[in-house]
Amino acid sequence: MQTRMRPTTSDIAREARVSLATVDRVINERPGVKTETVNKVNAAIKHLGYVRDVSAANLAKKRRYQLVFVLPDDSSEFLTELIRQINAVRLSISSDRTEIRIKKVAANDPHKLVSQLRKIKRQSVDGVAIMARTTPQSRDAIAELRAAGIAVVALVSDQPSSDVDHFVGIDNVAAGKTAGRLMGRFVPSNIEKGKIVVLTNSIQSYDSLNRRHGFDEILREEFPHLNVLPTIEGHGNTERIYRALENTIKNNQDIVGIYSLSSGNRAVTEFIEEAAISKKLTVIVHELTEHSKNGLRDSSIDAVITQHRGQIVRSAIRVLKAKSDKTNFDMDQEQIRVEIVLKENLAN
Amino acid sequence: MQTRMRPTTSDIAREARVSLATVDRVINERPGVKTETVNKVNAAIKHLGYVRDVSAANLAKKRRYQLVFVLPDDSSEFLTELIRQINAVRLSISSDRTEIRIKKVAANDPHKLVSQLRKIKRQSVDGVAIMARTTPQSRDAIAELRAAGIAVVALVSDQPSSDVDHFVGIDNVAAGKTAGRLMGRFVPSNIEKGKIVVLTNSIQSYDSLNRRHGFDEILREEFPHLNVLPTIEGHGNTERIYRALENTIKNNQDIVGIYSLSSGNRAVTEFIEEAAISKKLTVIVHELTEHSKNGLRDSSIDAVITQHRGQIVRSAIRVLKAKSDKTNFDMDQEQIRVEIVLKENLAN
DNA sequence: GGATTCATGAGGTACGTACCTCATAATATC
DNA sequence: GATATTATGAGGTACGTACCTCATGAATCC
Repeated sequence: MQTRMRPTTSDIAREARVSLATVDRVINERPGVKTETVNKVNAAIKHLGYVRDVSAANLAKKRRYQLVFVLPDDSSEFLTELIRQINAVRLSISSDRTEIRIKKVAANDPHKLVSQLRKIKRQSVDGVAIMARTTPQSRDAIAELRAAGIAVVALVSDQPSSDVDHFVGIDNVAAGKTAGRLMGRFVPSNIEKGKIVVLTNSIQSYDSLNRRHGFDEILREEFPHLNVLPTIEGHGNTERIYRALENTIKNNQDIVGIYSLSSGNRAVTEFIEEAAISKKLTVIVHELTEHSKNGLRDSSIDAVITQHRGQIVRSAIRVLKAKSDKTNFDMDQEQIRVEIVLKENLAN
Repeated sequence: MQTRMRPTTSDIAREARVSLATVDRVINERPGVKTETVNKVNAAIKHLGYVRDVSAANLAKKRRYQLVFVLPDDSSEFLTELIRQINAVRLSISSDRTEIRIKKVAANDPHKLVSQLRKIKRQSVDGVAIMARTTPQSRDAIAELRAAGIAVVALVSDQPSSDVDHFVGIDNVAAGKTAGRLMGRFVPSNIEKGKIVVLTNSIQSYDSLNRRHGFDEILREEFPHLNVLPTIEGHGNTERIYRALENTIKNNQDIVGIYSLSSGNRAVTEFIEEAAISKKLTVIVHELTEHSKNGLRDSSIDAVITQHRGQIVRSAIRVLKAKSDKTNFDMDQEQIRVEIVLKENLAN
């Protein structure tokens, strides 16, 4: 029961009674082959179950995948971790004919983004993963990239899906709904009426909006006794959020929960630990970071909704490669899951 | 800014002022090279950041990874899905010099397992992923495989970790704790005392035991008002479980939750839908299957604790390849997560 | 029916690595 | 100092595929 070798192009040539050159022409869709002959070859390919040896092909082609991650230049915990993951992958697949570069672009300057993307377009890049806010400028620049034959995926932050080849990240409405369900069920059921504080870095972000929509929908439909307050915008300013929280709690007697839509939850955990020890609030935040992990561990946070950064990075790479090769990929595998993390399933 | 090519063995030869043959001898640890020269070459490798092109090397070596999945021959939903995933991967990496076979072995016959493993040992197999109950016989057979230089990982079901190269699956104690936390918080907080029914296919399975331990620990420590009843054993018999549930509910007034430790939850969902509509129970089960998905959708199940089968299969393959090549793998990436699925984050 | 276009074959080189043989230089042995 | 031993170099072939050139036979055109 010797392992049957995989058929090679020579086997096909023999089977189809043509020369290697013709097989090559057919496989690589080069012109100058009669339809009849093409069919003969394809039949042989099918019959023998031939699958092109991609690594040999890439070797022959000197194929190297040039991928670029375009990221905002802030230094949030989320981003730091994302970059850590990119670098981890970079090392582990350096032997995989894949080169990954990271370009940081000023987060709130659409023009910088555009010029960076233009620059990328002029280089021999195969794929770009972009994490950036959607602006008219970014949409145009992305369209240019794609027109130049460069694969583009949106990372985490949702560009309109029609603009990119693929979106790598979670369904934020579903994430919000998940948070809503947890909030509704975690808040003690003996209370008759309660208010939920919602925080975010930027109200403008689509991600935050979608999460909020999902959250509101579930609470409205299934937990109508809980009243969701207007979103407080923090702009990444810890102290500001802290004071806003303080104010809100002071002005509202019946706050029972806090929902933080974006990462950067330092203010929340600090507040919980210092100010609100008297009343037990249910706290749900987004994105697993060192801070939110600690929050889970010391029970100041009840649940974290997150997306696995390693999975995101690897998925983006797989998709970019596939798009660049014009091969299919397994949608199922590339589905980024909305993950729920409690103290108990916090790995490590 | 032309992309710098990756250095090849020739570059190293030049850098180290030795011949290609010597570089080759050093890289492949062939004898007949002075220590001094070895050091020179290694210095050059380090200096140029050379990484062996694995695909070219595999091509030259005609390397093919022969992997075997040894699975129980029952036809549970869990197993069906696992096999589906294996086949999916098999297709997608058929071009990846990797061949995967599946061997089904009678679930409760250690001798059949042993003879199957012995058979595998005699073939040119590089790695084996085993999902089977631990028995003295299986431990010996696994040891034989490993002694023969074959990599072995345990799949889902935990062989003693010292016996295998790696365990691919979730931490079942953590999974049980997670279920416990959810149960504790999902059960309405206005009840003063309640009982939890626990079900499993087989009490003997380590997985079930560990989950139960984790579950009990959390409930004891954090939700002492909830009383966990002795585990009911179903042996995969739907009707039996159904009747056991019926009986238990009849004999206990204050049942507030059901926790099912193993997959195969048909009886549970049927029971919930038919019999227990009057009282609202909190239901938490393991393993995402078509049944449990439907349970989530129609709210007969509140939460599913699961491990992603696709992730498990792919992780097992990566680890087996790495072990077989004696290269390292990223533990972080191979960590299988305890996932919580609610209606809202149920993808699709 | 000679010129032109098209279809195919034959054969080569290259990619980066593995592995082989044979020659020769450097060193150790007695 | 001749001989045995060890270390290294030079050069080749192979893996499966891509891509190139040139030759030649077949079909088409006017």
